[in-house]
This record gives sequence, C-alpha cells and structure tokens, in this order.
Amino acid sequence: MANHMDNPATIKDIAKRLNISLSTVSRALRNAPDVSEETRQAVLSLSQELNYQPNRLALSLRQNQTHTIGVIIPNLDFVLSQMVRGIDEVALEAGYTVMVCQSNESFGREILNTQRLLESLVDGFIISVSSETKSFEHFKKIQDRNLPVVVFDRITPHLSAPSVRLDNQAGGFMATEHLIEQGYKRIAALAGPDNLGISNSRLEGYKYALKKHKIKLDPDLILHCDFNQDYAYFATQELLSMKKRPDAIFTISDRMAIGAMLAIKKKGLQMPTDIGLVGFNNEPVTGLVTPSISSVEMPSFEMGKAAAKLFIETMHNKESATTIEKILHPKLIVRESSLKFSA
Amino acid sequence: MANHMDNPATIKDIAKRLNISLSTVSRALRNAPDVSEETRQAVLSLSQELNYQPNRLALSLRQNQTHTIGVIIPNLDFVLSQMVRGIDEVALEAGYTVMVCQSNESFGREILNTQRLLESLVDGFIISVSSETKSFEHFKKIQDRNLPVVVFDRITPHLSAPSVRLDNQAGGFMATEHLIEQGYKRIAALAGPDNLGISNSRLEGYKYALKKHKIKLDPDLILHCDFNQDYAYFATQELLSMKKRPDAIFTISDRMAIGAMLAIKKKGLQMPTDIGLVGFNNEPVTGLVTPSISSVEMPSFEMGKAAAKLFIETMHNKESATTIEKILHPKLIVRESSLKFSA
DNA sequence: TTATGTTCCGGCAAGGTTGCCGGCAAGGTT
DNA sequence: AACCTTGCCGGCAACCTTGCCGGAACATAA
Repeated sequence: MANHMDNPATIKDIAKRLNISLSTVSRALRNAPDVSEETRQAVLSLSQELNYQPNRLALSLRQNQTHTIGVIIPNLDFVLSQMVRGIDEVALEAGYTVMVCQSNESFGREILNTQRLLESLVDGFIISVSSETKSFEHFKKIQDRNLPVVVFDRITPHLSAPSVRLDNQAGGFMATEHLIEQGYKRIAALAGPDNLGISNSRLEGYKYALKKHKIKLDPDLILHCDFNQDYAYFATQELLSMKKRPDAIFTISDRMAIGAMLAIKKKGLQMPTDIGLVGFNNEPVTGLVTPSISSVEMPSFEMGKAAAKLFIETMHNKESATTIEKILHPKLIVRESSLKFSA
Repeated sequence: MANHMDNPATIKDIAKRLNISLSTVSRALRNAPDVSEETRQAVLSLSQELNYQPNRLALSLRQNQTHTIGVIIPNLDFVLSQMVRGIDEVALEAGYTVMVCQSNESFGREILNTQRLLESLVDGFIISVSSETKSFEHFKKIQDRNLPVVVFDRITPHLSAPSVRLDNQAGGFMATEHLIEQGYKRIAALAGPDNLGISNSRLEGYKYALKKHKIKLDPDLILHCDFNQDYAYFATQELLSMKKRPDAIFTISDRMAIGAMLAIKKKGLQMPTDIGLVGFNNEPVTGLVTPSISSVEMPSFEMGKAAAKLFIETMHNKESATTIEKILHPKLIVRESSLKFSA
C-alpha cells in the first residue's frame, strides 16, 4: 500500500494515475488558475500519497537557474568559517543552496574553482579572493555570463561588484591609536603581501593614526610578509634585532600576532612593559595565550549574513548599481599585551 | 570577433552550423565510434571556437546523477575544517563537487540539511552526525533512495554504512596511560554527551588504561557535559572542589581542555605539578597556551581524504559490503601540562 | 439563433543531452 | 546475382517540468 518506489514519483505518474494530462497536474500543483477545485484536490492528495517532490534538475533546466550560490574563499580559518556560517544561514532561509570551494590561497586553485562552479551552473558567486591572486581574468568569465557577483572581506578594485567588507582602515587606526595612547613611541607594523587590499587598508589606518598624533612614519618599521605565523615569527625577529628596535607591534592578523608573540618571548622581552602587541580578527586564541593579546574584532558572522543578503538583492534586481558597498565596523578588544596602564 | 553570445553554445548550435544531426555531434564529442574522422574534426574545431561546454543540468537529468556529494557536518571547527579540506581535495580530483552543510550540532537542522541535499539530488552523502542526534529516521530516506553513504568521525551504529574513524579507544588509552606513567593516581575524565559514540569510545580507552594498571575506577571522576568550553569549565570546578580532588584530568576534546585549564588556573593550581591535563584533537591552540597542553593528535586531513575515497569506491561498486571500516590511528603529543618527568 | 464569454483541460514545444534503432550506401563474400 | 558486413548518419524517445496556444463544453447576452 505505501509507496516503495525505487524511483521517486513524477508529475507524469500522477497524471497517469488520475487519467489527466501533465499540464493539468502541473497547474494544480502550482495553484495556477484554470483548474477545477475538484481535480486540484485529487492531484494534491495523490501527490501527497506518492510523496511527490518536484525534480530540481528538470526545474533548473527549464527555468535556467539552479538556486545554488558558488562561494569561493581562500581557506576555512576561524574568521572565514564564521562568515560561511552566516552565508549559509541566510542562503538556506532564502531557498538557496551553497557550494563552498576553498582556493587554499592558491591562484591556480581559484581559477579551477571558478571553472568548476561555472560548470555547475551556479546562479552567482560570493567571493573572497586569495592572497596570491594578482590577475582577474578568470572572474571575467563570470561577468561574461552576466551572473551576479558579491565580493566580501578580501575585496579588490579590479572586480567591480557590490561588496561587503570591514572598515579595515578604522581597524588599523584604532589599534595603532590605542598603542600610542598607551605610551608606545616606535610602533612597527607587520603587514601581508602588498597586493592584498585588506592588508593595505589596515596599514593606511596605522599610518593615519601616526600622522594624527604627529609621529613620524619610519618605513623601516613596516614589514610585508606572508600571511602566516612562521613568516611573522621571522619578521619579528628581524624587527627586534634592529639598532633602535620598535617598542610595539601591530599585526594585521592574529596568526601573525601569534608568530610575533613567540618571537618576542624567545627574545626574552615582556609584554606589555618592554613591548606592546595588537593583532587583528579577535580569534579565540588571543584571549587564551599568556599574555592575552589585544585584537581588533570583526563581526564575521554578520558579515557573512550581509554578503548573502546583498547577493540575494543583487540577484533579484539585476540592474542594481554595482557600486553598493556595505561596510561593517570593527571593535578593539584590549587585553594584556598592550595594556600598560589600566584605565 | 570572438563569440559574445550571451547564451552558451549547445550541441544544437554546432549541429545547425555544420548541417549535421545532434546525435552525430554528440558522438563526435564523446569520441564514440560511427563518426568519420572528417566530421569529428569539424565538430571538435567548431566546438572549440564556440567555446562549447556541455550543460551539466541536461547531463545530470539524462543520466540521473549530479556528480555532487552532500556533506553534513556538525560545525566547522578546526578539526572538521581540515577534514572538509581533505574531502574537497579527493572529490575535486575525482570530478565531484561538494555541498557542505553545517548542522550546528542541531538535530532539526540536520534533518533540514538532509532534506535539502536530497532535493538537490546529490549522488550520495558523507556524514558526521550532530551531538544532539538520537533518532535516525531522517537518514532512512537516504537509504530508501538507495544512495551511497559514508559516515566519518562521529559514526553511529544506528546507521549501517561504510565508515572512516579514528581509533578513539586507542586515543583515550594512550592519553590515560601517559598520565599514569607520569605518576598521576586519581585521574578524572571529562566526557561529552553520553549518546556520542566518539566520546564513549575515548572513555572506554580511559577505563581500559586504568584497568591495565590496576587502578580502581571511580565513577565520581567521570563527568559528562556538553561539548564546549564553558561547560567544561564548570565541570572542572566541580571536580576540583571534591573532598579528594583528582590529580589529573583527561578531556575528550581540546575545547574542553581549555575550559579545564581555565578552571585549574582560577583555582590557583599548577600544571603539571599539582595536576595533569591531556586533551584531544591537537588543535594549534594547545601548543600556544601556558602551560602548553598535551593532546591526542588525529590525522584529520587524511581522514577527510579517506572518507571521500571510500565514498567514491562505494559509489562505483554499489554492492560493496556496508561493513567496511577504515580506522586511522592517533598519536599522543606530550606537552607541559602533563610532563612531570622529562624523559 | 447567433455571437461572445467563461471554465476547464490537453497537446505541443522547449530546455540540452544521450541511447537505441533503423536507414542507406559502399564494399566484400558466396 | 543475392546476400551480409561495415561505416556513417539521422530520427526518435527519454529525462521532468512549465508556458503557450487552442479546443471543447457550457452559460450568458443580443
């Protein structure tokens, strides 16, 4: 009696069983007019009995959209995981499914991902570009197909699309100003690769804070290195062995802050007395190490949600201005590594 | 002069342009026999010129498979992120795309995820069940549709499917035996919810180590609590306020170990002298806190790869034994929190 | 009665691809 | 000369759903 069909029921099965045509069934199921109440009820009840589920492939083929969003991100670290959760949340709510691809910060992989997602016929993209990416040819294929794109977090001027990002400059500014207010004089900055906008903006904030407080910028105190703990470790060693070593360091990520912390400890210096340290992202680890590390918090979950919302809006009115730019605000979390004087 | 068609080229366009039939084009493109070398070349070159890409939807509809794997995981913490990366790696290589859904440890969400992925017509599932899940009805729908399933990490006997997991018992055993060898006598265990197999297995290992070393099991020293830092914190406070407090704690996750560490510090006790601590997962944070925390390492990336490989095998010979069980081995990483005597 | 409108329904095509089958011609075998 | 093989190709159906058009049956108005 119950239906143990190995193949799921289709609209055809219903039509055959009720001796009516496919189109009538289709209309009945979609509550379209031109169907008598009687037949509609018959169709509805039989479709329930057979546990009918519309075939998404056929639907997608027909209406030329898959209800799938392609998400390309450089990795799945703490911050990005949060963002993905935010995207997921909103997308699910709006009836979209998400395909997440990690580029692993590799340019080639990012190209491959775009390729694959295009083949999968996603309805559009939400992208945070890899740190290795300097050319943007592969994204042109997306815009050629006229698919909506939202960039987030790691945005780039080379890709004109609505964007969601942190006010990175403000973040860099508040971290640096905080260090200045704590009495630090020679503040170094550990930045990422210099093609990474996110890093440069934070650095702008740093420079602006120095300027505001009339501290002369010393280019030797700005180091660019790869976006990871080990490189930050070595870069910090370099900083600490300068003739006039810095008395504080601002790093544009927490992973770099960790590297810096290790190098500082190795050297036998004390935080915050000998040297101050502020990181970026407010990963949980910053609150757990000794000394705990001050960091700039970013609302990552909210940012993911905002990106997805913006995507769906862009989706719905295709002709929307590509200049929409949603900016979220950072917040400084002060911890031991930079707190000379308790307020 | 290149082709700025807004709609991607189809097999039909090629046929029309060359004045041959659809089927011939199809055969030519698939290197099937029954096509003259001449026409094949013509088709191939024109398809390049038009930048022809087969439409995956049409293909999927026709051959009843989407080349997509549905992955359901409880969250995207450090360990699971690694695993997802492993799955991704293998899947990509094998021509599959991955849809990752997080259940956020919620039962209802897990049901919703399965539902959605089934609607998306994925070819099968790779699943790690949520800690809240006690009923498995929703997975039955998958097996009703006769889709291959691989469970990994958090496996369950209620779901008969090939599985990939850590030898959790061995992990619990080596952690506990290590504590015993370091001279600890009253070793407590902080476990997760008692419906979570992964937790119970680690606990089994703990019990077995005690038994082997003829230490009487004290049920008061085993606490079950939620799988997170705050609960572990409170549970540890409870442990430490016992009349005869434990002199070591084994926690079945690192996040719980962090909670325990915080409670221990709060109480003013020293690790490893006053009390020993060993966690599980070897998250990077364990090496960064003070004192650094010993932990059982699991090869998460490899585990993800193994799960995906097993999935693809299961996929290819559907009738394979559902009893395949791939077991990976843990490794103890000894750090300060448990090292009384340096070897 | 004829003309017009309303209600309900079925046929057909489209979306892109592939599998099966049959057709047709050139060449070879008895 | 009658037959079979081989090589090449096109037609049709199938996968599942929806949109468009037209048609049948009936009711209302002129």
